[in-house]
Amino acid sequence: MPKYHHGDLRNTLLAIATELLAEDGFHALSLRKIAQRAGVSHNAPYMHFADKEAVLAAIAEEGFHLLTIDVESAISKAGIDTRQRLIAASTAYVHFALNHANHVQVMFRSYDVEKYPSLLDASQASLNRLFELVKLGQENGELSSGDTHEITKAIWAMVHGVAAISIAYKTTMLLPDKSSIDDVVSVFVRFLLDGIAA
Amino acid sequence: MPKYHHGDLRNTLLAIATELLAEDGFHALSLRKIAQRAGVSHNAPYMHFADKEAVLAAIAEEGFHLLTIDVESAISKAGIDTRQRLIAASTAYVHFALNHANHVQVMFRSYDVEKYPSLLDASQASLNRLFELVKLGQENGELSSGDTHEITKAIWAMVHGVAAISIAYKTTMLLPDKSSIDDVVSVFVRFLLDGIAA
DNA sequence: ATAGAATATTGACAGTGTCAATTTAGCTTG
DNA sequence: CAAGCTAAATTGACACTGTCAATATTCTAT
Repeated sequence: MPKYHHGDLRNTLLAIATELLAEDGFHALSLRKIAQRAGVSHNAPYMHFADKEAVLAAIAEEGFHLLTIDVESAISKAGIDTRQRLIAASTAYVHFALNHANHVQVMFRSYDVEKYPSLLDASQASLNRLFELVKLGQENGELSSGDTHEITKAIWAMVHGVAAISIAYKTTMLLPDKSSIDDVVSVFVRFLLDGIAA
Repeated sequence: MPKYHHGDLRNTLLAIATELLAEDGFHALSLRKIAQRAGVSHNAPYMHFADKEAVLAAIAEEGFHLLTIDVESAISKAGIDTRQRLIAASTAYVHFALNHANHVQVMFRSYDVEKYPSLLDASQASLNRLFELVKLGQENGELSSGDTHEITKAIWAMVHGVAAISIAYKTTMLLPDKSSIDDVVSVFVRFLLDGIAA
């Protein structure tokens, strides 16, 4: 007696997909395996997602929400100093990337932006938290004035670069010596903030 | 009458793979299509590559060589000023990424470094060109002294971040206004260099 | 209660990566 | 120059994949 109308199949599929992604990597992620583990037929996912790409986009969106939470948490645990907060946020970003490398790989695929507007929203929400931090720092006089968007994006690019390279080379490229990735992030972001101040 | 012993099948396959990658994207790249276009059986590639991953690694390696050439060319066309050269190199890096987005996607997959040592060599060669530039700038007094490797990697991370984000969001994320990507790279790298000087 | 929509199922198809067994071509050695 | 060995390429098969079409089931509203 097959069970029809699972109830919340969409979210179940997403949760399982995220599981499989973390377990076996992007390469091994298949719709049929997801469906199987959910106990539904291999075509059930097509009721909730147009195609595999749509599943990936949903996974990506969820990833940005998780990232935003991690970054937010790191900021709140840091001191009041804006520079320290920015470094804490940056470190959290890189940690997230290293701890969820497969997820990040899915998050930064090249999606059709028109097709998944909520994905764009989620990624911009992540960035927004950084933007607010920079803006506040400028208002407090802790950071020098200047194009807030520009400064935010520069930090983002820097941090994302560190994350991407660390994932690709499993930290062997940026860490030949025994220094920690936290130190690297800290130094690099400080470079940037000092440069913006100049 | 089938032709045996193609002569240079390995390189032919790689060239075709690069073609298909640029034409139809990573998603559509398959060993069988490559073999078919080469006019060879679907299993012929296995004489020259252990598996699909090995083909990708070879494509990636070739990509780093092309990147190195582009960067080198941009440097030589720039003035003598080290900062300008660094900006020229950075701009070339981002241009390469935007013009060969699919190729870069393959270049920055997470490979088993132990398995493809020549790939690591090729990527480090790309980075080396930047390193030499920084070192020369320091010796000339154009750049402030400091850990040369650290400075090089900071620039690399920054530039790669811009490239990765630009690819993922097709420049809509970093360029909401009408400014060019060259300006963005230029400003960001300058931030960094100023920060290092401070 | 019943029609219609939403949800899920089964079945099929072309493609894919990869393994095994076989055939062919080219080189070496007697 | 013939025989044989090795490398190169072939055919055939297998399990697995994404996706389409047709069908069956359940839910919901009238």
